[in-house]
Amino acid sequence: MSADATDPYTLHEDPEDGDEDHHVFWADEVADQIEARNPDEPVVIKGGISPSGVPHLGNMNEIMRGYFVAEALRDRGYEVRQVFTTDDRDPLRKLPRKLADLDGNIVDLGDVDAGALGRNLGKPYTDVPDPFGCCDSYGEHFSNFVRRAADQLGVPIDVVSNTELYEDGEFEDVTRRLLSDVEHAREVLAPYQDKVDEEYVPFNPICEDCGKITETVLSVDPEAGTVEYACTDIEAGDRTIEGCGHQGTATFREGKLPWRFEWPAQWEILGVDHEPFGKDHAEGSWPSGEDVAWNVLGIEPPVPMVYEWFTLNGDPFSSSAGNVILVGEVLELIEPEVLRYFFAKDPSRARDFDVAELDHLTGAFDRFERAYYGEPDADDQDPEFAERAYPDVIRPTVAALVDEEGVFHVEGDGPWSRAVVGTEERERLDGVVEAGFDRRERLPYTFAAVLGMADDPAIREQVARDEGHVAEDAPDWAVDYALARVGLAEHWADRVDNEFNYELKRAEMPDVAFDPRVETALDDLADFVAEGHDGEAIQGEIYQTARRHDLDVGDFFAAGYRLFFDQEQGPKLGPFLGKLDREFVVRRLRREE
RNA sequence: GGGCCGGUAGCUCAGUCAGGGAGAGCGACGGACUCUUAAUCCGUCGGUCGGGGGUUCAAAUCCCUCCCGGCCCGCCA
Repeated sequence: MSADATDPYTLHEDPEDGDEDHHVFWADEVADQIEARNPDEPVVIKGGISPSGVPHLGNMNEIMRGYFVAEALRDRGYEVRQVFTTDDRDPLRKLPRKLADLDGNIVDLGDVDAGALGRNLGKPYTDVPDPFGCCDSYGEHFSNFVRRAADQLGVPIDVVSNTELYEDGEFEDVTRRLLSDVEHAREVLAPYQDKVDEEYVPFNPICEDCGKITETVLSVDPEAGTVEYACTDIEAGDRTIEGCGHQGTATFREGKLPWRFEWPAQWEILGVDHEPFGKDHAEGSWPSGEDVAWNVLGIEPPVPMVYEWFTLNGDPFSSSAGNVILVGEVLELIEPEVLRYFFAKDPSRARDFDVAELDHLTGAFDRFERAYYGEPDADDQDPEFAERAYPDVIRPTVAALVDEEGVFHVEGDGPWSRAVVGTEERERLDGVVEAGFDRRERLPYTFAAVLGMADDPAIREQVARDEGHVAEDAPDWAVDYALARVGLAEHWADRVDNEFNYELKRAEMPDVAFDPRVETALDDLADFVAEGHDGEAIQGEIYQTARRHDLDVGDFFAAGYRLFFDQEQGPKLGPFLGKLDREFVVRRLRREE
């Protein structure tokens, strides 16, 4: 067994190892290393976070990075189990400023029962009441949230509560070994943590009186599986959580290991073969965890992979600063496959999730998809990468849309994703991806945003067809699925309030003041519209009218946009007015309402 | 101080691991569609590949060095 430190930057090239098998998809590089260990099946891929704050999009790295590695291994015929541990025996150390309800709404601490949280500082998350009252505990609320997010993205994952592992005795054996030779445990960890001294015992009991996690262990009885403790104060950042002073006895099920031991212990208990983690762990917990795994627990640590953190709209994710976005929110803006595509990109590269530029991300996905199908206009997208990664990106979508007979259904509101389990289903769906889903249609995202101003689905479809974005012989499901993007892009335009956020000012006329010549021209145009003409004719007449009155065409259009949208620009005006009810258009052009 | 990521067209980025033609999208600009205003189509402009040095017949790519930006590195997790 080697105790040499492993560079967790797994995706970085090591010129020494002469890596002949360079892959276009990073997940295959990781899979190579897992395969090289001859893992037992199922291969276990883990992720996990502590339930503090809001489980935002950045935290989804813990699930999505593992997903692609899991799929790579399934492609190679391995059975894979992906688990996510909610580290919910951790104590609540401070009050989160923001929380998220199960529907994905972010709320301020003040909007929930903050007092109930405050009274429970120091207790395990699973012993803290759910501030929303919807789940058994704060910890379970969090677990449910993560489970829902994984479902929405179609990732099959076992959400495992750390508390349950303790309560079920899963940690007992490893805890006993640790506490049987406390000195050895101290020796290994000491170089990594200054606080490790002769008093240090790697176990934190839960006080039977006050329910808080304590740090002062007075004695250990490995045979009996108990510790004696005193409930003393614990430091949590810049504040102190007071202990109650109680002295008592706790079993190994009634407490927790400190993180530096708990993480490797999870590897042992769950048989973890691979775990991705953020770079904060790369230089802290990983080196010590690896050392503990080899030299204290005597197990092989998992294949690591550091992922870069990404930013949101240019700034770090921060729930306290309000710079967060949840999976549910994202899926109101883009399809799940587009989000999965985002996570399929190189994890070793820091990138920004820019909501204002989701049209770019979506456009890149569309080209990626076209590259897979060998269609034109794939441009910058690497066909080899698309060939390899697209099935993993799209499979959960196809799973949600197609039934066992291969018939597509687009029903409900989306997002459409379903976790795929089992080799047979995988193969069946890959067949559908190859032949079937290739009939899908995609509206350019900004075009979809423009269509958002027409409420009538029939109009949306007609315009999309007129503009050539939907093939004449497109199957119904493909049309429905393509048009579903309109709702997403509409949300987007509304959320970022950009130039696509057209809103017909129907109820009330915008505050307008026009030059008399413009007013005369508008009256003329109103007369023309009143005669009853189609959109194209109206469009032409706008030009004619402007010229007839010696007006700058651009200014005249601007007047129209001002009148209907209270903006300087908008959709192609003639066809749009042609779709509205004539009486309204005429009255508005005459500035009568 | 140490580590990692990034610095390629106005913007967002691919290309860097296997050195050889500097690319895409968006934007801008021009044109087509009886009609400058979403869309579509055609075209054009646009880059000292952060700076410097080195290796090489050849460097965005390999090596060294420096600069700029971002993040991480007590405890906790």
